[in-house]
Amino acid sequence: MATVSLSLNPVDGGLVLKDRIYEELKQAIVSVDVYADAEEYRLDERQLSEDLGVSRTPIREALCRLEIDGFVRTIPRRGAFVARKSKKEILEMITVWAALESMAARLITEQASDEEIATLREMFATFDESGVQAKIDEYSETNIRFHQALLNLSHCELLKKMTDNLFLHMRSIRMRTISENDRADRSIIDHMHIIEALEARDSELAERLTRQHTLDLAAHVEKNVDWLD
Amino acid sequence: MATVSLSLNPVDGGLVLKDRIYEELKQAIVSVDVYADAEEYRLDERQLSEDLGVSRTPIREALCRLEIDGFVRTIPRRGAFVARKSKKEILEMITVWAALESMAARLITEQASDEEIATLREMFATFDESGVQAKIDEYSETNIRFHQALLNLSHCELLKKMTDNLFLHMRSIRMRTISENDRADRSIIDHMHIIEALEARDSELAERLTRQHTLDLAAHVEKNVDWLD
DNA sequence: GTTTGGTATTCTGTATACCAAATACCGGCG
DNA sequence: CGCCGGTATTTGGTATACAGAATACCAAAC
Repeated sequence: MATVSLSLNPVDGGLVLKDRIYEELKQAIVSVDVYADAEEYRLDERQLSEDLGVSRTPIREALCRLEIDGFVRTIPRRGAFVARKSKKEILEMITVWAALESMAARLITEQASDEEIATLREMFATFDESGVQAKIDEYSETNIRFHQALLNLSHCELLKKMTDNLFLHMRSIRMRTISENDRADRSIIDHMHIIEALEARDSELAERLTRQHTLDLAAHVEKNVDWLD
Repeated sequence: MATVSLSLNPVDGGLVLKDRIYEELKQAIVSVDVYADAEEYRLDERQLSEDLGVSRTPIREALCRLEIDGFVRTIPRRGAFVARKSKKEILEMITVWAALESMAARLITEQASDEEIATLREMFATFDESGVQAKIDEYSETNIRFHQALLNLSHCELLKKMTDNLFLHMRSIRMRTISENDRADRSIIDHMHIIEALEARDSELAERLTRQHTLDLAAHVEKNVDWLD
């Protein structure tokens, strides 16, 4: 009898307790608007272990990882707190993001297929006709997905991994910036130009446009965001 | 009596056990040439805790961090091993490095002082006259320091932090690539052109040269390195 | 009333104990 | 002689216990 391969996926899922806790905590952290009120969000190990029904050890390992990712800040002998980014740190994150995403754009012009690039254009199909302001919420999501799609199409796992965290950090910022003024209109125009450069396989142009688009956001934050610190 | 301010700095130092173990292990890991022999370097928690004279808990936290940084790979229920990078992963690291360093070059043209840029030129003073091949070992160190100096002068903490780990990962690779052929000569010429672009405050050029210089390394690795996998 | 010193409590950091899973070894059976 | 199954040992994952440090609170003295 031939051995049937049932293509079973491991029941484990590769996700051990600490990883699940990490995801859970990360989700919880990005959900709170740390900039809303001045109070510090403290993460009590005992409290967390009680709430999640596990011991402190996996909590500590998850917190350790969250600290490296920049979501929490731990002070020795004091505890862990939800990290509150300074304006400078935010600007640096956007700068790094610009660097990584512009490289992604370059890689796309060199490696991605025409079909893959075409999917980018489809994302904005619903916004082509009508104005963007009408469905600003919907656009905000599409906007984020567009940038993530760029990283995905780069076929570079490391680029994707390094930007994933940056995106999470930026979510709370984007929520407050995109819908401010006419930035959405500008944004969609920029995106279209980027897509055109990608389709034309113009590495230099795609890279420059992508970088500039994100650096524009940095400049906007630099000038207009004052609800930090 | 007026209270005298003695301007004391905190005694803590911030380094707790897990951090020291992390540094210790990282140092040990980058010191071994994982690509030399085929055997897997296993990191036994109990062994380490015994050797270092501490319990398993801080060991685990250090290993957790090392895994995130990519120096260690842990397989659930199997153990922790020194990570052996695939060729693809190395190429991705170089790509990301190129993205980050080219952004650093851009930032330098915009923000660094003339004095700071001048320090870059001084680094290569000893190599100007004589050929580079003669002191290839010395140059290899200078080469690394040059790239680190670029990141430092960018005045962007995040860029610096993200490249620090990449540099460590690349050390073993560079050891085997720089001294191969006439790459050192090419390298120093590239560096000089980069410095000239920085001095001229030519953002686009400095960025492009820096990116290309590192992408050239990627191409070289792609073509010539076969001692991986 | 304010400040200072001491004590108590709380919580992190570290160590240890326990459990479950995976591998290795060994013996029996085909 | 080889394969299969079971048991034992190893080892990582998890939980708990203990100690030291930091803060908070209270009391006493100025």
